[in-house]
Parts: sequence; structure tokens; C-alpha cells
Amino acid sequence: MSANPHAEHLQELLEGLNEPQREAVTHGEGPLLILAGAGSGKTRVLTHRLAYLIYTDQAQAGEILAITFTNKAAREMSERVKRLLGRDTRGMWLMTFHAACARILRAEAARLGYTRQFTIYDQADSRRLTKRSADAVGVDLKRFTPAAIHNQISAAKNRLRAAADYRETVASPFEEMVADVYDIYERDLHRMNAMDFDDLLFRTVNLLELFEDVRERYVSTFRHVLVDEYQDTNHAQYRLLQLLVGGGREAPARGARTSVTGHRNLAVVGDDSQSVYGFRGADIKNILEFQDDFKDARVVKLEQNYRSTQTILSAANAVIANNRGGIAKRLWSELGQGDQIHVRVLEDEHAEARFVVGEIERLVDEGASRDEIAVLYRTNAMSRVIEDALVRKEIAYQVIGGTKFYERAEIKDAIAYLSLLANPFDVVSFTRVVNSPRRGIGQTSLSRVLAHAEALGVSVWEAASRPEEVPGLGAAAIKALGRFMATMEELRKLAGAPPGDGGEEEGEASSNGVPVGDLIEALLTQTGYIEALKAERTIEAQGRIENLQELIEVGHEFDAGVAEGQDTLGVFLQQVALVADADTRTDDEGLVTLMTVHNAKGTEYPTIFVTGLEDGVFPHSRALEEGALEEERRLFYVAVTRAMRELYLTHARRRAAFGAQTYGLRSRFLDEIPSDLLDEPQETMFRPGAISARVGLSRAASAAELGDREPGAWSGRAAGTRERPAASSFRLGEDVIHAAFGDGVVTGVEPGGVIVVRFADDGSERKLMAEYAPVSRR
DNA sequence: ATCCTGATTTTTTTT
DNA sequence: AAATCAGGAT
Repeated sequence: MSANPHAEHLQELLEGLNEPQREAVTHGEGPLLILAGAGSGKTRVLTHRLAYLIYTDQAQAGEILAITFTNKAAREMSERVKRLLGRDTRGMWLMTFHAACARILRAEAARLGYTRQFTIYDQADSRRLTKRSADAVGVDLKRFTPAAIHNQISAAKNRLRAAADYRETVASPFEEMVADVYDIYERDLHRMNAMDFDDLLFRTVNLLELFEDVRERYVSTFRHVLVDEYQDTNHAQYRLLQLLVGGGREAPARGARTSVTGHRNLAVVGDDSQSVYGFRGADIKNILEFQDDFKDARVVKLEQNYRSTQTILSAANAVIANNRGGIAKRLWSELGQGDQIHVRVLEDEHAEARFVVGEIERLVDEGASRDEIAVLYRTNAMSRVIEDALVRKEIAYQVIGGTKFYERAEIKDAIAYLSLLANPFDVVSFTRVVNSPRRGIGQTSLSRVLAHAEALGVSVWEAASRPEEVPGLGAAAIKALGRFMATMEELRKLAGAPPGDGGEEEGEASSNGVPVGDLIEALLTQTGYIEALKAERTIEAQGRIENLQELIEVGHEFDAGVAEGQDTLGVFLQQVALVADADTRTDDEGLVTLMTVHNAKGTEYPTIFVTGLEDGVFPHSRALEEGALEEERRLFYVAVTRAMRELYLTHARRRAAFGAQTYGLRSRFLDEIPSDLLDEPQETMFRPGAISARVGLSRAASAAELGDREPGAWSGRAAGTRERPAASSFRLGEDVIHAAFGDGVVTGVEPGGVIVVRFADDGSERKLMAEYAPVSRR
């Protein structure tokens, strides 16, 4: 090693690592399992290992595939490796599974009968397509939602079961119906030159299984493969890794060859106690059985925690001990006992929010920074009430998750236009934009065009380009469609794609178009999209225009950072299809952060609030129904271990769900924490709720007891009925304030007590029930 | 083809 | 409480 020109750097790299960390970093070839407890310096180990591999010449940057769970994690890791190496990490494949697969598939698309311009459908698109397929099969959509059907298909794909394989295993009428839909859904996806999220993994596996030469190329390209958050991998991802490195378990599957050869240089990092994505096919067995899959695997346990106080760790350890069959670990910390964990019960979710915000105010007064504080909850819907309280106290905050930028209708429309330009077979995008803005092409005309395209076996683009040939199309529709396609044709030239029915794969055909930012700008004006929004003259439309301007900006930024000449549109589309909202989180901006516990994974904050700790909320009732209590407990474990110094756990006696009030018992997880770790006002220990939790009274009984304490306070939905102005008392143009949306002005008064309010904050215009909405005169 | 109204649903978590 | 959707009116 002393001969290494980087010897100095190497020593620096290993300094300050503890023994197991160093072992993981310096491990050479062969399988490696790093069991990294929460806060044990996992990212540090990963980044140092990447740098180490390069410094010791075990791999060039371009020979490393490093998989992370989110794009944000990839970006952060890339930054840190760059800092360690003192130079660029260019060439390194540091990205999510989905991004890596999309990249491979674009390069090899022709092998699978796709063009490299294939479209990636997100969940909403996939559901829409599922609905279409279900309609075609004649499914009663009253009984089965497209979401439920698509979930089933998605689960099948995650287990690498194609439609035909799925059909062989059906065991109920429901599954038989799904099998029918799956058939059509698959056929249509392929016809449209499109893939859903699950296909990215599935098709890559197909590719590597079908073409040994392709597989060999990638096996030799990636001399080292690293995977973060390994406990959250699903079967498709497992198989993909197997194909990329060789080895792994000999799947007893039917048909195809299962065991493969390779270098087996696979390093995985994970924590079985933090496996929380079972609902999307993650299989905790992947990490539990890693040592069976790779008998000679080196196993390193990271148990020293550098994040939290011992009190917080003891609580986490105690809770997770209630799960069975995990890998034994014991987190410890040198940071001292620290404060007790604060447990509070509040009357309802509003009181809970006020308590949380009050504490935040106090902490900030005492010198804490807002960005050192995060509020966690189980479901996105719970953010509203907390936001409301924060707004009232004028505390700046950010919400991670919820409605995402790329899911807004106008953004999806713009992206759909781009997709259609790149992929003339993209029926979902065509359907989305053909009458947006309104062009007089309705459902009937659309169906005729689609049917015609299908009958001829040509792309929608081609069918729509000759509207006069579509049977049954009216004169008006022919004219409208003709005008629309003429515009699209022009845009297509701008995009640099060959005119007419392109889709022609091959080469970098579409390389000399205008920059993406310019293209978006051109498309929004030439299609009349912006004009139509302007004509609406509402603040809401104004907001949409601003969002679109932001998208144009995103396009320009992309153009500035991308190499010239390389099918920029395709790369741009691929990139935006795979961004998650978690990627937009910003640090150090003086903002309190609100997010779901899932989104909080991988983060840490000095102060953490976990809200809604009631049975039915957290653990979630649906999880309980599905027997997923252990996963919920792991989720709670994740929540608790985000905290560095202060941890608050709150629950409410009463909480509004849909319209009515519900009464929840305190979460069973609270009772799994040793009481000496808790700072919980004595009084609450003897509340009816707490007692009934212990003796197992039913929810209804406990509600009745609570009701007795304050007679008449809550019979039915009366609780929320405060004195409010009647609808008629709001007048046009009046200034109002809404608890969540802030200041606004009444722009309409409608029958039925409905008022229309335009809000200053985000420019949105909303219809509110004056009687029930938390809105009052300013 | 488009608009309006009433009914239904929404709340798991996300690449 | 609010968004989405389907069916019917225009």
C-alpha cells in the first residue's frame, strides 16, 4: 500500500473511522454486508468506500455502480465523494435503481422492441391506462378501482411475473379479472412504446436474462456494485443485482436459467429494522438472507450511534425488541443520557398542533434554529392542521411530499406534449393534450382516432395526421384535429425529430433540436395553452402560468448543464419522470420541516415531533387490517431514531376523519417505551383512554367514557360547530382569512352556502363551504 | 361538445 | 372538508 501514490490520502480517508467502519471501507473483493444501525455513519462509510476503491485503483469511477434510494441521496453522496477525492466523480453511476435501469434501457431499447424514445408513465398515468384496459375487458369499475387493479399488477411485476405467469397462479375471481386486465395493459404499454415504473426494473431484468452478451458487457463494466437501503429492495431489484454481479440464491423458479456467473463484488448497506416499504414490494428477506445467498459474505455491524442521546436509543431499542426475527443489534451512544422523551396527550388535532407549534416557538426563543426542527406524521393529510397553526404564528416551514410539482395538471400537460413529440405512439399523452386547451375534440372524436390507429396498427400521431381518413369523424373535428396536428408537426421540427411519423429509433436522430427550455416555451405559446390560461383571468390560472414559467426555468437549467448534441429531449423526459418530491427538500433555510415518517428516512434533526400517535393512525388501521404491525413498528422506530436530542411524542383524544369525529386510543407503541424514559404528566397516565388501552376496552366504550367527562361536548359532529357567519353574510370582494390558506378575497358567492375565495399566498382560487370552512372576515 | 350538479370518495406510506 | 367523477342538461 505504501507504494500507492495516494498513500497520504488513504490514511486521511481512514482517519476518524471506528473499527467496523474501517473494516467496511477497506474490504476488497467479494460480497459485503454492512448492517448499519440508525445514525451509525452509514453514508460516511459508503462515500469513503467509494473514494477508497478509486484511490487504491480497484476501480475507475466509471466502473462503479452505486445505488441509492432517492435522487437526493445520490446527489448528496456524489458531492461528498467529490470532496473526498478532490475531483469530479464523472462517469460514476451514482443513482437510483430506476434511473440506472432507464439509462440502460435507453441504450438497449431496440433489443426489446422499444425505441430509445420510450415514455415512462408515472403512477397516475399507469392508473389511467389500467382504467382503459379494465374498460376494454368489461370490468365493473364500481366494484374494483383502477388503483386496486394496478396495485395487483404492480405487485406481480415486482415479483417478475409477466401477465402469462400471473394467470397461471390466479386463485380467485378477482385475480382472474386482474389477469385479463394485465394482458391488455401490457399489450397497450408495448404498443405505445411506453413503460411504467415497474417495467424499468422488470424489462432490465428481461434484457439481461435474454441477451448474455449485453449482460456480460454490464458485468464487466461495473466491477463494483454498492447498494444503499438494501432492506428496501424488492425481488426484481434482487434479481437485477444477481444478474449484474453473479451468485446469489438459486431461485427455484420455473423456466429460465437462474444462477449466473460474475465477480460478486457486491456491497450492500442496510438495516432490517428500518424496512418500511413492504407495500411497494420490498422484501425484508433480501437483507435477512444475504448471508445465505452469499455464504462467504463478510458481515460488518455498525452499532455505535453518533446521532442520538442514549435515552432516545434506549426507547428505540425497547420498541423494536417487540418485533420477531430481526438481526440482533444494539445501538449505543456516547452522547450521554440527555433529556427524557416528552409525551403529551391533547384534546384534538387542533390542540395537538397548537402544542407542537407552541413548543417550536419556545425552542426558537431559546435560540434553536427552525431548520433544526421537524414535525413527522403518518399520512400526508395530517399536515394541514399543523400548517394552519404554523401560519397563525407566522413560523416559516416547508412541507415535503403531498402534491408534487410534477403532478400539477399544467405541468403534466406540458410534459405530455413533450412526450408526444418524442414518442408518437404515446396514447396516454395524446389523450391528455389533444383537447387541452379546448379545441373541440371531445371523447367521441378521440375514441374514433384511437380506434382507427389501432385498426391500422399505426401510431396515434400518424392516425391523427390524416384526420379525413378516420371513419365517422365530423367535419368540425377533422378541421380541429388538422390544425392541432399541424402545430404539433411544427413543434416536432423544432424538437429536431424527423417530420411525419417518426418513432424511428436509431442513432441520435433527434439531436439537433432547439434547447429543451426553448422548446417548452414554444410549445406553450404555439398550442395556445398559455393564451387559454390568460383568457381565464383568474388568479388560479395565473398561478398555473407561474408554475409553467418555473418549468421553463427547469428546462433552461437542464440545457445549461447537459452535453451538446445528445438527444437532450429524451434525457430531460427521463429525468423528470423519475424525480421525487423528497428530492426537493432544502436544508439550512430557516424553515421548520413537515413530512411523513417515510419521507423522514435518512434524515436527522436535533428536535423531532412525532404526531398522531393513536392506534388506527399510527399504527395505521389499514396496516393493522393487513397484519403489517411489525412494519408499522419499524416505521415508528425510524421516526424515533431521527431525533438527536429532543423527542416529542403527541397524541389526541379526538380527531376529525372525513366528516366525523373519531376517538383513538393512545398508540400501543407508546406503551412499549419504558416509562422511566418518558416525561409524561402523571395525570395522563390515568386517563380513561390510557386505562382502557391497558384493559383492552373497545374504541366505542372508550369514546363513551370520554364523552361522560364533558357532557354534551361531542355528540356526533357538533364539536366543530363554532359561531360562524352564515354564508349569506359573505359578500363579493370582502377580505377574508382562512386558517390554512391565509388571506384571500371573496370572488364569488354561490347558492348552497358556497363561496369562492381567491388566496393571496399561492394565487389559488377555491370553493369553500362558508359555514364549515375555517374562514372568517378579516 | 361542454357545462353543471349531485354523488361518491378520500387517508397509508413512494421510486 | 374537499376533490373527483358520472350522468344528465344545455
